[in-house]
Amino acid sequence: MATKYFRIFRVVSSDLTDEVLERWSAVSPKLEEESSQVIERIGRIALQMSRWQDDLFSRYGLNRGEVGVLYMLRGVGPPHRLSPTQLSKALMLTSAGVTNRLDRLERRGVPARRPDPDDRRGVVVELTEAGLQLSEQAVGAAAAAQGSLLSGLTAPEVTTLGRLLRKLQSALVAEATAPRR
Amino acid sequence: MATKYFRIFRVVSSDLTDEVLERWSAVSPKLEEESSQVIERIGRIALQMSRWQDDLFSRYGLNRGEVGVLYMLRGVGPPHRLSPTQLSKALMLTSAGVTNRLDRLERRGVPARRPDPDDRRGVVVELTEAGLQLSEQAVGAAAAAQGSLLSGLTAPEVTTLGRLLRKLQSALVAEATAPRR
DNA sequence: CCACAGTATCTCGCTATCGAGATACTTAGG
DNA sequence: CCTAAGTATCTCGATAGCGAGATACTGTGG
Repeated sequence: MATKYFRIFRVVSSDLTDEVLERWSAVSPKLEEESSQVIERIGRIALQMSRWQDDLFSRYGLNRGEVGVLYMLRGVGPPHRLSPTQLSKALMLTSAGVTNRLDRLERRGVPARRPDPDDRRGVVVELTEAGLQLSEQAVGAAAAAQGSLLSGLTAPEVTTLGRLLRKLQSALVAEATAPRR
Repeated sequence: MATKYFRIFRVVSSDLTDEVLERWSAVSPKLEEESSQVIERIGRIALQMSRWQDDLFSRYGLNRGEVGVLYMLRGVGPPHRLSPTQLSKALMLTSAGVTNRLDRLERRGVPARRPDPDDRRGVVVELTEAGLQLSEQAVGAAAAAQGSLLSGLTAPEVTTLGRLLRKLQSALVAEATAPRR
């Protein structure tokens, strides 16, 4: 009960937030303030989306992380094989995280983890037929529902947003990579 | 060593990802595909940004969550007071999360948690003078550095991005709120 | 003025991730 | 071939968040 209260309001727009974000307008240079708002907002939107996704995927007995793995395996096309290292890069996850996700998925019998025939250190994760179907369902449901998530934007706006985000991401990569060792 | 390898590549752009994202182009309707890419990319960008922020804030002995609290307390202006409930709404966090963040901050002696004089169930979180200074430093450093994070975009692009994200967020709120009880 | 629904906060157990390091295998150089 | 550096994966301990529920107080309708 107390929890529901919090959950509801955690999701509902926080006037306070906007108020606080607005407040910087008075004291910061224009561009800097805009940058902060963009960064802050991306974080918030991602948080809401991730919760929305978890809600959606729980119907298939999965969570976002697990679907991420299935998404990649499905995406590379038949025979739907990837190594943990490739997954780690693609999902921006440490090796520990990948191991954990694979353990969870395997417990549900979805992808099979088998020794790599070409490298005895290695492992190959392969989607089974059943796994592929589950993956189709979950990813398909998400794709169908994602449109409505963005329904507040017009089609050209979605296109523009996609273009800007893509540009931002490549810049980010360079930025984030440079200072790292 | 093994870890560093993973860390580096976790951050570096995943060609694989783009490849997988691109691959949907062939099989999905245009708008749906774009929506998926937007959603996927927002998640990735948020992840990279949050790691970048944690790196930055660790210099002040803080993490992103803790700075979030300080940011809000600083933002409301003197006397820098908020209740845990207000923080929970503003930070999109459960009450458990707020309690935890406040515990951590208090261990560093930064904000003071005191009984609310007007409501004996309640608590008032107030930034001390020292806390305010710490907050200025951390938030200031972030603000200064954030500009460079977005330096891949031109000023008008940042403005457009901000506008679209804001619009997206308000739509998202409605979407996420409706199906929730 | 009393019972009871509502609200504010905290506690507890669980989960997903991280960083560090261990283990097993591969490969390049002498 | 042997050795040493490199790489692939897993294990372990720590952490930050969530959901559920406990506790304490408030406010309202009879």
